[in-house]
Amino acid sequence: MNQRQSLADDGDSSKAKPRRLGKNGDGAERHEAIYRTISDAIIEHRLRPGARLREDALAEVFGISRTGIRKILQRLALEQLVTLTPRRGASVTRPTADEAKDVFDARQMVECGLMPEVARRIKPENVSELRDMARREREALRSGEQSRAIKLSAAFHERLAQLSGNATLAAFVGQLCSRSSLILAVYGSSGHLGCESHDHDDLIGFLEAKNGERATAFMSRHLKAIEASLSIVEEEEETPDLQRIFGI
Amino acid sequence: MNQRQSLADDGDSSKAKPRRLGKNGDGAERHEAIYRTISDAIIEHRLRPGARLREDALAEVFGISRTGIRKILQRLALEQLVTLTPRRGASVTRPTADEAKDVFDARQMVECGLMPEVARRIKPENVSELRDMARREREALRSGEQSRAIKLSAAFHERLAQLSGNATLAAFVGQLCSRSSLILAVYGSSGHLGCESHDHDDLIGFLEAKNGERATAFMSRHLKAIEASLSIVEEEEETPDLQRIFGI
DNA sequence: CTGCCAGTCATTGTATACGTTTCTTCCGCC
DNA sequence: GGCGGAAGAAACGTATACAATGACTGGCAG
Repeated sequence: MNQRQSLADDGDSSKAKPRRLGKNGDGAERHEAIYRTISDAIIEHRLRPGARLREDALAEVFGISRTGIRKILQRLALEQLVTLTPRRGASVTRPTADEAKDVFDARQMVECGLMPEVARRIKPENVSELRDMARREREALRSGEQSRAIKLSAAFHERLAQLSGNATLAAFVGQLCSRSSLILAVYGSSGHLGCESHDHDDLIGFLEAKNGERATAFMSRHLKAIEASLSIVEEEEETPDLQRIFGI
Repeated sequence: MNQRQSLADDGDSSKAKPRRLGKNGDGAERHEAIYRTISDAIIEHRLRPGARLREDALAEVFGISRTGIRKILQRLALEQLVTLTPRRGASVTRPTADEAKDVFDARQMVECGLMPEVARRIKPENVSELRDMARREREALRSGEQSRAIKLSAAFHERLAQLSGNATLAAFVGQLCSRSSLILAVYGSSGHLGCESHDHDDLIGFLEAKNGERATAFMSRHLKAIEASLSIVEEEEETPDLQRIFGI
């Protein structure tokens, strides 16, 4: 029923030889790379919400032992990208409708609140960097690489938050964007991606003009548009179905 | 080597039932309790910033193996309460001045932004609960229990955020409050605690009156007052000292 | 006497083994 | 024929053993 073999098919990709370097030096770097690989796979919807992440399978795929995998899984769980149920293992988080609302409300508050400061601090090189990111996102969209586009969109929003200079809030926005990607995977209509392709460019224009007020308003509309495009229907999956129907 | 249980069964406290679970039972609950114990010790300044947290020592004190301790330490590291340096182990985080500014800016944005919603949703039982928390905090302050007062103050702010109904933002505020406690430990003047004793009561009054606007303004002043009471002097400790002086 | 180098120690990082729990499947019974 | 229970298997949780790396101390040379 559930595609738990989605991880086991090692033939899928570029990680052909994680075999040998178990011994040598930089383990931390390797862990970071594995973390990023899994995280990207989730954000790009290569791992759909609900997919099981068995420790053994991951350990084998990446050529490290379960100990390291568990560490990475815990980190992902703290960021709410995977859900760790006590004796059942890990699976990609399936956000509830309430969580989706919370995440977008939080983004509304934080990202909009950051815009004035970003407009104040933005520099020409940041503008060109952002334009480059927006361009790559547009290209990915046009060429049908939805996965890439989603990741680039999240990266754009996170980079924007970083430009505020507040590392704490930027990290928080980064988490919110990751979770938003998960929400899009569950509630997003397939044909319609989160961010309109031209939106980000417009926003950059306001920021370049140091117009914090308009940037804030535009970001607010932008996020509202994304949220409105979701079809939050609260599809019941398993047991809560019966409880809610007959329970009362 | 195996007499580690000599510490485990010292009958330390209220954990009456874990007698049996030498093997297992509810390990997750136990982990949670240990996490909370360490977290509280940090927040209450019983463990000062910079204090080293050796895995062996913690494992022996709590009667579990290093595996479990590492899990807890990683969680604390993700919440920025402890710093995990690659081959040097864990220590209580010593926030920098920049981090302190970021944290208080973030609190300013999020906690103030939450006040209108809190004022809208607050119920009489919440009001009495908050009043009770504020009273206990005042009592702790009066009786000189600074540690308790700090923890209660953080709990108050976190509970306030929870009343907004947004669990994501509430959890974020909880983290910010924990980090604020650390900041107070480093930069706070000893005689002057973070929150004035009457401030919280005043705030409750505004919320009870459903006056979100005044509550927001008051929270802003409240946080500004805490931040202003800090003596951020950027005391150099170890190596960065020389780098900053001779580095350029 | 001071500074450097080497050896030892202490502490963390990783892996593996074992115990426990849960899910699955099969068999028997209703 | 369907349902329930039991046994086996698979996967997670924990502990322990081993390896590697950084810190400290003692000795030697300049």
